[in-house]
Amino acid sequence: MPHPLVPPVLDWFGTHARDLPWREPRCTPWGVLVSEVMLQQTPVVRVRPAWEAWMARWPTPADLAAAPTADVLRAWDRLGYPRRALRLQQCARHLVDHHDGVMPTTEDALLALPGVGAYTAAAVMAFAHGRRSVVLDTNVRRVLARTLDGVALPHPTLTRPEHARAEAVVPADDATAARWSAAVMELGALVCTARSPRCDVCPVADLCRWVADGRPVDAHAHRRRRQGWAGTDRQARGRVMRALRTSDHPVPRSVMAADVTDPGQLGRVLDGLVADGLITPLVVDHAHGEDDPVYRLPS
DNA sequence: AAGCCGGGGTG
DNA sequence: CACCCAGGCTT
Repeated sequence: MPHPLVPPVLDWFGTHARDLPWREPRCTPWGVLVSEVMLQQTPVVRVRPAWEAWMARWPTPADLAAAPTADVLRAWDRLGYPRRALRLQQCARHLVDHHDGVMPTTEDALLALPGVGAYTAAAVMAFAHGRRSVVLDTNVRRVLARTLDGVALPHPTLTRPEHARAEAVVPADDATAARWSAAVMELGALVCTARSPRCDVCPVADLCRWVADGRPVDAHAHRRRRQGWAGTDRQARGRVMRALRTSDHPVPRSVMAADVTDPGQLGRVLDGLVADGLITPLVVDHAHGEDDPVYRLPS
């Protein structure tokens, strides 16, 4: 006996699922992993073209493992959080070194890959291997929070009880469970959206506790505040990475100072990027009093 | 549990 | 301008 939400969401998915390249039967498990890492905090519309180019260039883990890291970071372009690109290449090298270049089929082995957390491991199990798993991303959490709890948005942090409740909704058999995960995620992305949900076309509106309660506003909305953007280290890191991506040659710190004018921030950001392995300082001859260090993307 | 990590599209 | 997006890692 499936959970009441399952049949209508599966039916809706049958007619409203988007045609995404990583959902095509020909897509490899590696292609699914690439898509999931790219989709970590980056919207589908921006990932799609990047994924197409990426998979055409590096179809297998062995291909990506052999690529220069500078090429990988340039191909990542402006998807954001370039550490993900680094980790994806580390994944490729880990697969080549420890799994014969083949994607693992257990959740534990997937969790051992760099950049693969609870969500991504579950997603690969479902979407690449067709296995039952608890795929709990921001979309699924929101759909369940509304339909079952009657609240506008899920709690900021995912709790153990919430995970257990989500697990209880997942159908028992592998194939249906995998399809449910894709379907409920798609519902959250297309209908049960964060901003302006389209309850008028929702297949489970008549089962939804949030709709029944009159769609109350988020109880703890005032506690969600963003860091801001202008002047942050994140913005500065992005500018440094952009300067290095778009240059064919190593870039002196003095040139980056045009993009990051606060010297203290520039120094802090450069040190952080070096520590993260995203940039590499060139060795300079200190005997000549060199005062303008030069950086490049990692080879 | 909280903070950090990009970037762009949207209301 | 604030908010959101198929999260993960560190402290």
